[in-house]
Amino acid sequence: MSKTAVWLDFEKSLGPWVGRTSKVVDYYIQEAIADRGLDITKEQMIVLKKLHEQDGLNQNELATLTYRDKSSLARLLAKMEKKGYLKRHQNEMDKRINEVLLTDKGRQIFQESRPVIVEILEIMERNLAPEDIQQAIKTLKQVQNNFASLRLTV
Amino acid sequence: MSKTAVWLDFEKSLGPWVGRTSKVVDYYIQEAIADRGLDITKEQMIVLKKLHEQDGLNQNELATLTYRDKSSLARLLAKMEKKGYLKRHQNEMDKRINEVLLTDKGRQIFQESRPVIVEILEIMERNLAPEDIQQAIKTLKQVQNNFASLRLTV
DNA sequence: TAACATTGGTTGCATGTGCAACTAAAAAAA
DNA sequence: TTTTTTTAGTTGCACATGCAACCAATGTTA
Repeated sequence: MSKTAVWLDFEKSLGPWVGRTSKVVDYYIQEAIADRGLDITKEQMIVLKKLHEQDGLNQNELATLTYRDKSSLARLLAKMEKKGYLKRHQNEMDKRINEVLLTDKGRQIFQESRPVIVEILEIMERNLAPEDIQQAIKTLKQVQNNFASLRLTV
Repeated sequence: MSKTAVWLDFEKSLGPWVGRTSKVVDYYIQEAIADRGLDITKEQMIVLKKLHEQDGLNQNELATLTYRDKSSLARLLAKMEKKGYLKRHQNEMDKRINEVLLTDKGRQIFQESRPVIVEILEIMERNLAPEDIQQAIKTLKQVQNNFASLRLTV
């Protein structure tokens, strides 16, 4: 019963572990991308993934789906458009809206980078039982729900 | 047995959940800091925490302890020094080294911001059994080890 | 229809991040 | 002791992020 651990044992809390693990994973994704000489980032991949699921989403929808601020997303799109991975097309009916459309080049880079994600996910789950993985996911979901509930009650 | 899930069910992988949870937590930390009008960031808090554990660490040591690139850490310190939270003092014996020292103001802001961390950690662990938390930490540690092992074997 | 409010997107500003190239100083080798 | 290598820290460059203010277009209300 150490005196210092009375009020809070930081390292036995979930907080620091989630953040660090996320950082480690990000680091290896970045490294794997660099190794293959792909001109893309993790964030851009996420956008491409959403567009593959549903092409023509507008910027607000994409921002929501990727959990990003709309300004952040806008800048991400600007870079991706510059590289020719997508096009922004103003909607005729509502001129405020930009429909975001994949290009062939965008589809191609996505196919090329998908193996990186598969590889990273595989490495993450090495030496872990499927039950442990599902259990951890369940716990992480609960953490997210805890914060979401705050929003509702306050 | 859906055809699309044959090769990989993304949402049942640990990857996306770790990243999202980390993001949600970061968001609420930032919000709690803003609510209290504290002039600090999560990253700066981490540095202050390490200095409280051991004052006078040099920049390389701090970078390692906080899992940051030395350039990133240097810039973090520059901002913190500007705000008067710490001082960088060149070592007399080895003039390459900067010892980083807490100031009174640094100690004070740390005391003021500590409740934020405690609060966030508490919210995270709501509705979760202690065993689930420890189990999740164990799983996250294993994930980190998986990547660390890569380093050694390659 | 005019006035006001909402919505989609952009921009300025500040934060944080890693890599690579570089400087200064110390350590090791020749 | 000179030369070479290593080490601590800084700087340029590019990326990503959120907030707040702002613009333009659309909707709503008076």
